[in-house]
Amino acid sequence: MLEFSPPQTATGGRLILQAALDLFAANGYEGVSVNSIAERAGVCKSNVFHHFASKEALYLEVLRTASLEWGDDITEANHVEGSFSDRLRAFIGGVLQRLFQRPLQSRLMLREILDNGALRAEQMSDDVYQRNFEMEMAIFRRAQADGELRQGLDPAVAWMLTMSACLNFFQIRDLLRHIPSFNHYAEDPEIYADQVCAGLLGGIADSSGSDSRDAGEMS
Amino acid sequence: MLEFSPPQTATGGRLILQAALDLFAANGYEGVSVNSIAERAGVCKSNVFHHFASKEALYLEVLRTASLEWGDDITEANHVEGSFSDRLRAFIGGVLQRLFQRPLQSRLMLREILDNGALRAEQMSDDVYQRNFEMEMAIFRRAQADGELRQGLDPAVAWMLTMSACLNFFQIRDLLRHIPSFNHYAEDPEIYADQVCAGLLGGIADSSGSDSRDAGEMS
DNA sequence: TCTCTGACCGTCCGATCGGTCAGTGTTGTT
DNA sequence: AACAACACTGACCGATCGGACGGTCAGAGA
Repeated sequence: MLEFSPPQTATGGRLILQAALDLFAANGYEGVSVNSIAERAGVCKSNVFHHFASKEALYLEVLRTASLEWGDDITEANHVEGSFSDRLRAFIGGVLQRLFQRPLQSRLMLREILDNGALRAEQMSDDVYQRNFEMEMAIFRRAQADGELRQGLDPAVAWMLTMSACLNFFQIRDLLRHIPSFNHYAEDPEIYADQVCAGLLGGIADSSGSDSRDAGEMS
Repeated sequence: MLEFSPPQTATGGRLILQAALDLFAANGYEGVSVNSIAERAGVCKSNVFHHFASKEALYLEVLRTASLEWGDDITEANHVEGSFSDRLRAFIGGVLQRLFQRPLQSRLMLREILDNGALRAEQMSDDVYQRNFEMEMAIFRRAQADGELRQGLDPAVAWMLTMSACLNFFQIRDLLRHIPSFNHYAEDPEIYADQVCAGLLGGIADSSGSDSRDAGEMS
């Protein structure tokens, strides 16, 4: 149930940190009261302020931890060798696996990035975001250097296409269950990863060249 | 500045509805007080409760309106004729244009979909979501029927790839400005649309077949 | 003219918000 | 045993929350 990996002090403020993660991830910053965090952690409300200067400081600490661990996990997902298609498949699988393994951290991070944009990002160290971005870009930069990425295609766009497909899937998974065309993907992310990987690598347009040739005008 | 198109009654509750859209889109449900809505609308707080049963009822009304207008706009973006690549490019451009033309409505809708997932979706009529989904899928279904979609590729995945790229771009646009590789996209969504369309249609893998053939194993 | 309706406002309520503060254990060091 | 350092608590603060309530006022129908 605990989603923070390092034991830190194994007591005290860690319970608060975990409780805060649970609640912030589920309800957002404004939707969570310090009291509810204290209750879930089994401590007094004033104790929360003993360990953290303010509600916002607590939130930022949770966010920082989550972002750092995200970067570590992504780095690990990039340690696979093989062809570009193998590495891309492993990357997509790794990202999805990480998302579903630490849903709370992921939700919190995504909510922050998507909601506040550059607002709170300035308060937190930009370094963390920048570092994570470079981790995620590594696979595409290497593919471009090796000539495995389509010529004329910006690796940043490849990053965007890939990450978007993963993140959005994670975010709307519950909603996809209600849609017949999607519920088998919602049940098994691996199937989704296969399809996305194939679609990304080869494109979505038919390239058999029967009646219309619409895949060759982009160079 | 007004983002609701139909004049409805041209007075009274419409000001409240618009104020609520502004604030809910910017700060989320919990981050907005009824008082702040009333102030922005230039009316008394009790007047808000005169027009709407509760804060949540007001929120749902705003959300419903936004979702319906989204569906209408997407339908319009699908009225373009031409090859699949032309239609896809128009679709992507239309979605992006709609997102940036009505940023508040879009933000509100996305926040709701991505955050609550199936939670509040049950309170609101599922029909609206279902209808919007079908609108967005139309272009891919037709492409598959015409054989313009790559064989073996689920049109639902094509929808996912396309929509994800658009929605995520809209969401993290402010953040992308801070990233050198991205700020020219952030400045001009049309350039981004071009690249995304090309990447989606032809795939991101190099298909010149020089050293490694990794784009052909997906059928 | 009388009445009824609906838009609108000012005031008040109990609950809860984030945060402070004085004080009580508990623990380890000398 | 004395002490300091630290974890932790309960009582409390001013502000604000969503919402209720009684009342004013303009216009429509009789």
